[in-house]
Amino acid sequence: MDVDALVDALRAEGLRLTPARRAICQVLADDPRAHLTPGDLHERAEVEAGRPIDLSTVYRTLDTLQEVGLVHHVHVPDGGSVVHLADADHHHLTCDRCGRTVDVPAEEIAAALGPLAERHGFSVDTVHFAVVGRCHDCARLPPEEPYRSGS
Amino acid sequence: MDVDALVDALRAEGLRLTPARRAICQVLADDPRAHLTPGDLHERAEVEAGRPIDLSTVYRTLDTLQEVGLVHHVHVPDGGSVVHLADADHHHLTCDRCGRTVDVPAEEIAAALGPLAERHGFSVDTVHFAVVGRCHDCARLPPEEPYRSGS
DNA sequence: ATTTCTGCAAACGTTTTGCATGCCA
DNA sequence: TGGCATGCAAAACGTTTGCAGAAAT
Repeated sequence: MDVDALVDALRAEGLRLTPARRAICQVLADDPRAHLTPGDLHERAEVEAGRPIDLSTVYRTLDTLQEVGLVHHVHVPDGGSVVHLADADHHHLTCDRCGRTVDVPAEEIAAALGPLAERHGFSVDTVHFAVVGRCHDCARLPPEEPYRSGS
Repeated sequence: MDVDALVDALRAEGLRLTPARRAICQVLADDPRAHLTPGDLHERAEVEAGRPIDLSTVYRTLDTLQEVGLVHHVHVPDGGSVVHLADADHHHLTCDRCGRTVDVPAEEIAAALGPLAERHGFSVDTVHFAVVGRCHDCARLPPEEPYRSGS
C-alpha cells in the first residue's frame, strides 16, 4: 500500500485531499506495518507536512480513514489506541508492561477464541481489541503497583 | 465472603478500619458476584455510609484492597474498569456494545489462549483484561461509527 | 460557490496527585 | 501520639466537540 493507493481511495470516496490528510497518508504509507498511536502519527505527520497539524484533525482524519476501511484501530492496555493500515489480516498480542505488540495471524487467534466465545454466546472482536499479556522479558520483572492503568 | 472476612483481612494486614473502608467492604460483600465500576462502588458506598465519600478515597481503597489481594480489577472496553472480589476464579468476556460481561472459568480461557500466547513468547493476562466481543443480541445490530471508544 | 476541513479552545470521563487536616490504633 | 487515611482541589491523559474561518472541488 503506497501513498497513491491511499490518496486514490480517498478521492474515490469523494473526500477532499488536504495537506493534513496527505501527510497522514504519507506517514502510514511510509511504514505500512507500523502500529502508531494517534499521538505518534500526529508528530510524524507534522514533520511530513513541515507545519503544525492540529491533533483533532488527526483524530478526525483517522475517523474518516476508518469509515472508508483503510485503517483499523486497536485498543491497547494503557487505555490508548494504535492505528494501522487495514491491509494485513492480523490481530494483536500486546504486552501491558512494555507495550510490545506482536501480530498474530487472524486465523490463529480466531481458532483459539472463536469456539470459547461461541460457547458463551459471544463473537470475539480481535480486530479492535488486543489480547493482553506479558512478553517473556517483562514476565520476569517484579510485581508492580496494583490498579494503575498499566496492570 | 462476608463483610467480616474482608474487614478481618484488612486488619490482619495492619490496615485501619475507617467508615469509608467499612462501607466499601460492605458493598462488595453485599453483592459478591458483582462487577462494579469505581463510580458504581462509590455511589453505593455513600449510600451505605450515609454520608459523602470522596471518589479519590474509593480509588485509594481499591488500590489497598488489591494490594492485599482481596479484589481484582478488570479493564473493560470503554476505557474504564470494573472491580470484583478476588475469590471466584474466573475471567471475563465482555460485550463492547452493551457492556454485558460473562464469567468464564479460568481454565477454559487459559486453555484457549495459553498455547497461542506461548507460541508468540507471551503469557496472557486474562485476570486484568477481558476478552472483548459482541454478545449475540448486539451482534445483529447495525454497524456503528468508527474509532469512538465504543468500538 | 458550496461544501468539506481545519484550527482553536474548551470540555469530556476516568484516574491520579499534593497537601493539609483528621482520625484510627 | 504517630502515622495512616481522608477530603479537597487541581492536574493528567487520551479523546471529543462547537464554532468560525479557510480551503478544496
